[in-house]
Amino acid sequence: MIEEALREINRGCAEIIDNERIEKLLKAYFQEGKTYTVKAGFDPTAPDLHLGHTVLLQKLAIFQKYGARVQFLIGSFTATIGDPTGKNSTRKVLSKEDIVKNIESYTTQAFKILDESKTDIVYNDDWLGKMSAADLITLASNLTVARMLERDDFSKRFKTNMAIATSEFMYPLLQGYDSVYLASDIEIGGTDQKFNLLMGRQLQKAYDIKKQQAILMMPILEGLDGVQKMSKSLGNYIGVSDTANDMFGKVLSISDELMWRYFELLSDKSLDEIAELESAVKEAKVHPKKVKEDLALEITTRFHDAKAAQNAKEEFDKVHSKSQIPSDIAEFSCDGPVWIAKALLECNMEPSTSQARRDIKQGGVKINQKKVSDEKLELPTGEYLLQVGKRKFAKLKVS
RNA sequence: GGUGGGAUAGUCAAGUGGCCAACGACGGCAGACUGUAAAUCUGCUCCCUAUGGGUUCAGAGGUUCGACUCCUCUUCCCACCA
Repeated sequence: MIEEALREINRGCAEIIDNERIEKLLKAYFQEGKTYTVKAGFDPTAPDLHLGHTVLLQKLAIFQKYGARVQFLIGSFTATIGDPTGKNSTRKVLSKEDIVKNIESYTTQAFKILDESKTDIVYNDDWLGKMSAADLITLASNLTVARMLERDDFSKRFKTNMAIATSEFMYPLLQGYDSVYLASDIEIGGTDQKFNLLMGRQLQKAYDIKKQQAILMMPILEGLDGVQKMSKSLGNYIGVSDTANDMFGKVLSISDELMWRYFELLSDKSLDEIAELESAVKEAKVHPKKVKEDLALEITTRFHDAKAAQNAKEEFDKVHSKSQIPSDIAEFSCDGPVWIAKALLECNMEPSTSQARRDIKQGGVKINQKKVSDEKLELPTGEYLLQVGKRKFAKLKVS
């Protein structure tokens, strides 16, 4: 029983610090029914969660299955500083109103995966906001500048002469202090969080709260490009609130190689099953597209439902395999006659008439399935099906 | 506080008086190809009913027939010294 739990918990992890402690906590749960706490911090800097976040959430859900109470920590205070992690520049500071708005959509999305009854949502504003200057200095005395500069992204920025705000140094300390205040048993985060996570451990010791959190780090999920980490600002993400069609299409667009990574980090399939699939594909017994479709169906079903996922698949086949027209097309109307380039701009299909002309010149624009070659074309009254490239469609009614 | 260096398109980065709407790379878009929105190859990539016109190189002035390029001030960044 414990072994099975441990196996599930270990799955896909990049690194675990103090695995023995996790084992002890599990033993206490199975034998005495004692619960324990698992902390994970989220920055409400954007309103939407993407699949990169759900890697953590799914891991939290597994912990919940095995007796954990999740401390879903909203970095309402730390968001106002801006965590330097990952980005090599100082992050924008958010207003309180933005943060509140983001938190709301954040938690509803999170509970698609987490068990609400086993989750405590906590805001670090509650305790960090009340710290005095003296408290802060006591906290800061736990860390030397040299040690702080060990942190990968700080040292990189320091070496390449990029700005580091002093406030950014406070971020790991404050995150670590969260673990002291919450007396967390385990904290999980991405590998990029290692320094901050370890800080929690160190501070728990310094503040003498009689425990040190175990740390579990998940790999960072690569975005659709397969190179950079999934992030909203890079535009290579699959959002939790994406439509079923988008979600399905985006999963199918990843490379065959990246697909296995997504399987490991996102699928509910067992590792053995995945390994089997992988060898079947290698031996050309199964078509990689089929496998990828199954993954896309699984993920789409998780955030929508089986029916929506199936529809998305059919829609995808229709548009891409058979290059037919999608069934759901945005409709626009305008007064005619209208110049084709202007019309494309009107329908949000092109950013400028210049771009529209270029695309027409290259044969990328179709009206009612026919290529347009005249960039000066005027559309008289009537209804048209406009298409730019392979995937941008719109219906336009000219009156 | 002092001294010196820097700011160029979505990003990185060339350009040191006219040949500059500005090399190149990445990204993005389109075309071909494909099981795919992957890979590869090709073209495009400031705006404008356009063989032409307009607005750009941190900001404001100035010199000049002409400025991304020279001068002055301002803002921000970096280094060294204190």
